[in-house]
Amino acid sequence: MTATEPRPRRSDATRSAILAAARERFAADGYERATIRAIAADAGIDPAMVMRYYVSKERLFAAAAEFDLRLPDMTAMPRTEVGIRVVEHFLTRWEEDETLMALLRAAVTNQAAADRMRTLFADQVAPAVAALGADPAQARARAGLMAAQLLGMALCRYVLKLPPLVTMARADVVAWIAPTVQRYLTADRPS
Amino acid sequence: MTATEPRPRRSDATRSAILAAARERFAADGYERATIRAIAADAGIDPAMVMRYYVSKERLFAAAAEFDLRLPDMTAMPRTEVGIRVVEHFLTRWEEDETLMALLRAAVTNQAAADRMRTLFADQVAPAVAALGADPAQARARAGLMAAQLLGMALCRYVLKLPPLVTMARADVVAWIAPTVQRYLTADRPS
DNA sequence: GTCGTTGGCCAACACTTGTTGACAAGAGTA
DNA sequence: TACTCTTGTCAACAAGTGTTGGCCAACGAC
Repeated sequence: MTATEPRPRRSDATRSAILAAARERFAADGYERATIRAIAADAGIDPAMVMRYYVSKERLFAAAAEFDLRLPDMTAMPRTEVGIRVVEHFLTRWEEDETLMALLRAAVTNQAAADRMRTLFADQVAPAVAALGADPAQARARAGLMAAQLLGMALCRYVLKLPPLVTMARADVVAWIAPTVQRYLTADRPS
Repeated sequence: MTATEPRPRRSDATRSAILAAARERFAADGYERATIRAIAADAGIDPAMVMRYYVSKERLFAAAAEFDLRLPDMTAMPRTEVGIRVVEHFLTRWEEDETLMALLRAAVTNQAAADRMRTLFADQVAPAVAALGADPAQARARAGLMAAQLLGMALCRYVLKLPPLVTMARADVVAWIAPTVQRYLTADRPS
């Protein structure tokens, strides 16, 4: 039997308008500065509606921060290309979906958001790296190193907007970062 | 003639107690969640004193976020050791002084703090890297790449607390990260 | 039509925020 | 002593926050 699909409600449009506005605000302002009132205004409805549909700001964020990295299967590509492919994918995913930005901006000051980030790492990043077949104990470290490099780039380029990284062409970013990730994921020893 | 030293006031102890408490709170909570009242309570005085001595929350943060990275002279060390030395220095500086944590936590959601971060980069990091003598145009990019890697590590290890990076021994962190920084700073081409 | 259910808005609540002004105690000086 | 500047406290303001409950209109089944 198929899962019980709750039949579409008349308010679905409003619900998703709220969610979209919430993602936008959380991404632009972080958790505390993004107000329910501003989100409601963006969605063109009353603040009370946000509470009715999402109960609390906390749970609204939880709904808005749902995110799937959609990491490609790294075992199904030439082992020497893993670095490039992952960096390309990460940058694309970051730029096409503001959820990651919301998650990062919130995670820096909000416990629940930081938990989300750790969960995302544990559920999506770590397993994908582990599948590459390295010593399991080291695999987690490798995944962490990769996350540090990728999140650091995103932080400096998209959040802090450090001029040299904002200016840099995407191709150059990939050219510089990919070898690092490649090394973190596949090199036998640190150096 | 020497600079006009304002003679010590009786309230200097209070002033620096406020500043210390402010740094602590900004580091732990970020800009918006760190309240004047909490800072004053930590310093054991009345919130009004904070305003008297630092005028506004904005200017209190400006005072608390004053920071000198104290980057070593990279031209005065073996060129092959630049990576290790910079990473070691950065981690030490991060761990011994909570100002950097305050700066990062705040910069993610606060414009003025982000400006501070960019200024710190432009005034302290970029020149130090430029002194290494690479093509000036590329030097800025190299500095940016280094910042991305170092800040990314700090973000994941100290702010987001990703388990594998929290667990990892400091020596291992250095062993993995240093070659990356070394490459960003001294390699001719990306790979 | 009628009537219950749903979607929506409004006004208000309790609370926290940064910030201000009035005022009391203490030190230092005449 | 009296007088002034400093250091400090207290109470309050005005604005903004998440959140709540009541009320109205429109829809859909009967």
